[in-house]
Amino acid sequence: MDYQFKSIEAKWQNFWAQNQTYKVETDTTKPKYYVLDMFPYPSGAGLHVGHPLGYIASDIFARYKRLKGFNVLHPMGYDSFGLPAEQYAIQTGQHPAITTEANIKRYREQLDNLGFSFDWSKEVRTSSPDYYKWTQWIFMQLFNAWYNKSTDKAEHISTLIHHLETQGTANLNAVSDDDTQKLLPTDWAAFSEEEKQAELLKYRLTFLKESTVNWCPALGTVLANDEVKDGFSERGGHPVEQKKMMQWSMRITAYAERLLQGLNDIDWPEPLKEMQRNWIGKSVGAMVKFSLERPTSEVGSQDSSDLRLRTSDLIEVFTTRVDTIFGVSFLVLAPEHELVAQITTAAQKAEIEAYIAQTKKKSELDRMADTKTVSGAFTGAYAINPVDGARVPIWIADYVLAGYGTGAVMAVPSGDQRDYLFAQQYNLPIIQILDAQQMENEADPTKEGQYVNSGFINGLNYKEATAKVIAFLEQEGMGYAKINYRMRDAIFGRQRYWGEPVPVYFKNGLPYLIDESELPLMLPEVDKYLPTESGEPPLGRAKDWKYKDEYEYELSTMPGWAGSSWYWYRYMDAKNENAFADKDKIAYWKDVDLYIGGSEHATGHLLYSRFWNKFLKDLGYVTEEEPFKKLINQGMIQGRSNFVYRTRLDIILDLSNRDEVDLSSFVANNPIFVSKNLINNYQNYNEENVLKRLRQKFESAYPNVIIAKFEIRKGGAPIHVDVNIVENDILNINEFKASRDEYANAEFILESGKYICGAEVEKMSKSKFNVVNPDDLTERYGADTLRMYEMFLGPLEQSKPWNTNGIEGVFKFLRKFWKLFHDEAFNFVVSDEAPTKAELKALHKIIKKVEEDIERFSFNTSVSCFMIAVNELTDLKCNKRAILQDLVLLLHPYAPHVTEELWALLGNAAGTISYASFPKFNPEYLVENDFNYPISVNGKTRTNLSFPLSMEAADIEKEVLANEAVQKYLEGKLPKKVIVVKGRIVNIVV
RNA sequence: GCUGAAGUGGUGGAACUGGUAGACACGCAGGACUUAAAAUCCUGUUCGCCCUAAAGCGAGUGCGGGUUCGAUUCCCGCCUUCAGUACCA
Repeated sequence: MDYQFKSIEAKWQNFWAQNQTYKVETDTTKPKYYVLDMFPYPSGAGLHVGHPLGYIASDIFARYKRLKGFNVLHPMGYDSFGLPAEQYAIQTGQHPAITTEANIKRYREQLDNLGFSFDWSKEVRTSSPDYYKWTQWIFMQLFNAWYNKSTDKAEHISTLIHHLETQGTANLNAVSDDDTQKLLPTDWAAFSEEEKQAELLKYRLTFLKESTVNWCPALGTVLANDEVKDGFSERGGHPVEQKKMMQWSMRITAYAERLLQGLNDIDWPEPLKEMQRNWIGKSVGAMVKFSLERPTSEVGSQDSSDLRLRTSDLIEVFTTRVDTIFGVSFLVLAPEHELVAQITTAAQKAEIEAYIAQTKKKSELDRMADTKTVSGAFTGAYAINPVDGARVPIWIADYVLAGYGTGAVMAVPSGDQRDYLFAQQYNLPIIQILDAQQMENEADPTKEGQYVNSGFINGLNYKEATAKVIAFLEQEGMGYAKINYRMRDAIFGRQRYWGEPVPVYFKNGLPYLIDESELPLMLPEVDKYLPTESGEPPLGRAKDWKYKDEYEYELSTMPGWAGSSWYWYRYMDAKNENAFADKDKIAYWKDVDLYIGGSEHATGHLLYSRFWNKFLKDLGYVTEEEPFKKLINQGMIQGRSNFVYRTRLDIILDLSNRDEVDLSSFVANNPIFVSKNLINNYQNYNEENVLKRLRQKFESAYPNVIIAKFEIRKGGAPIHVDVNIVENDILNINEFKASRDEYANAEFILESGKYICGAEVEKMSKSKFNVVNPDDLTERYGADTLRMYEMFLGPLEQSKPWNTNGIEGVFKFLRKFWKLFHDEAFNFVVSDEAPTKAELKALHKIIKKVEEDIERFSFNTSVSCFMIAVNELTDLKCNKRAILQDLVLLLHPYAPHVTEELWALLGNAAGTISYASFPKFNPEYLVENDFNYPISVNGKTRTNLSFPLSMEAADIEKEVLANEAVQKYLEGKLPKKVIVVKGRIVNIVV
């Protein structure tokens, strides 16, 4: 039989499922290898061809590692909490669990169709209560923990309580909110239980805090920073505004430095690490205090608000260039800064208030779009520069952000471009501070040269000056060296239904954890998936949903990233009811050796996961500091759209009888499409025939009408056409006509008898008719072909447009491969004869190549080499078991079904190929005696000459120069120099 | 603006430490088989020039320079595309 992919694939998919071929257990006799895919959100649309790209690559690698003797954990599951199912629930009233279940079923079918070697016994779903029980449990551990900077790790809250009892806040070095109290042990002891809880909340790693959040009114929920793009929600594109709310947060900032340092030890793509570094945004600098000048002379004449000023009032600024402090010519506060109202003088009050009002009106978008101009207002107040006592005016401006640093900056116009623009605009001094500074047209942030106009650092260089200024500030108590991070604590609440309930209840306004024995806290039933009338989240609708029938539960749910921040541990022990995973299993599987997924998760999932992992390690639950040792981003698969070009008839009728004719509907019902290359000129093709046909049709419909003009308009407007009825850019005209009623009578102006479509690369989406579904392709070519074709398309990490054009080539390859084992009549025939040298060479060439390629994740090149090997063996008419059996093993990771079938036909026990061993490469078979040297003259290859590899360079040179063909290129001249690289090349310089 | 990645035939791409640019496919053209089509097989296919053909000549990896006997690969400057980020003090 010819290659019957359908029956073969169905047979083996069934076999694997029946026999649980890929089920894996801890096995200390074998080295472990953990291959993980980023698990999908099961959306209603199902998989398109872009999704499986990473899964295919990881499956190839997992199968390869099995053949290499590793115990491979290769699981799959679903990130099944999320917005789309909830939106659907709001629209239809259908419970999101039902939608999710149906979508998962569809995903599972599609995944099964591709022949992945997942261990489905370890499937996880973040929305299932026996999973989210442990998400809630981890939340509780975070609530019961604080970050001790002295030990540089998270500790149980009891060690903090002990510290407060014995020492108060003395010697306490903790990550906390800003408003913690300084306490003596006696103060702590005197606290009521509630006061203690309120204070502890400021230290807990998950805590409740009033925060400015990204509120999306259309979605009725809060979004994380990475869920907001340009002021709009990433999902749905609804406007997002800033709003203050009580929110659960995660103190990820405690881990900022470890998250940054950890990047040095993991094998991730550099761009991705760079994104995380930028996101963490470490800046090394100093805090500097500027005291406020007491408004002495003005006091009497001002209103009472000015009297609130105290000399003890300070403005703190953060700077990364403390060395430039002598160049400060003004301070700038964010308009939202709390001191603004206090320090503004009566004379400036109106101007300041007008400016604040104006900034509030500016939307986030406007502020971002306009980075070239600056604006601000003077408060009328002055501060004192701590290094030289200079009087510095205080301004407000919206280029200073309230949320970063202290919300105040010291402006050094000579070194900072925004300060420079601001100084120019408002006529403030621009002071040169380094002799190397070039600042005629713009600020010069150089660190070169020696300081000038800079008091006690004049003449010093950058390094010396920085150290000296910091030392001076510390001595004066006016500043200190400090490291700042851009990253903020992560908001951890969503005003949504379809997520994990937070295991917290409230007593007298304070949050408490529910009892661990009550986990999981089940998601309650609600009548509608919308906020309540009073604006509470959907959980507020749950009837009689109270802790111990008494206390209010937390009504917000966890964000999408909660469940995905630890799921790789659950795969190790998916069914465990007593722990999120058994300790021994965690000790065996440790971490993910290879993680494949998209780079869009750079600052979301991949950062939060590293954070939770570090936390779990601090508390001793897991063993590794970093969860994902090696990570690969598969490139995005873009869509490739096809276009047809529509033109129309121009008909002009004789005036007398135009009323009887419905011209516009005739034109609409007879659309005309022009092949791509004829749009501008379609004469001499079949225009005349088309025209004739249409004219006949028109005349038979309206026999008495006199036509003045009847012609096809030049040009054509592009219209998206479904790529599934286009092959190699040639339109299937019959399918096109059948696709829509209005196209039923379509006419085509063809080139060479074909309709050629235009093409363009765009996002893959339904509206562009360019979605290609893997099911259609497996139906037509089989999963093995699709797997290999997706790899053949190009390097895994590169983004590329999907184009089905080349799939035939891969399909042909598999048929050719199949034929190696069969005679002309498709009888299975292999010979037990000893292989020839040429056959062994072809085999070992591919063994070497495939191994090297897989190890460096270059799957596209190994597909090419399989083709070469099969072409060679076909030419050699090789059907020897000794060669073909190894070839079957080599190909198995790529095309598991056909290789299982052939493995069995070769007489091996069914299903054993997955755990066979990868063929051993023997370099002896590739040893050559001769090498065909390319002979180049002045770097241009002119001819080839074969010499023994053992031949010495000097002898080669002699022979080459004596050669007739070479002599011709020398044109009688003497060679200046002859380069002979043994086994590579000969180059003659004339 | 900043950060990162990438520019190679009609198309996807290959060339791993500087050593025969265009492997392997797709497409296209021609041919064989066939009543015909499909399938399959064979030949050609970077571009330009010359030519009946054989052969030959020249150019060529985004652009302009450089290093080298030799550069798709290394260095300098520029252009374009894609992704991330955005007043971060």
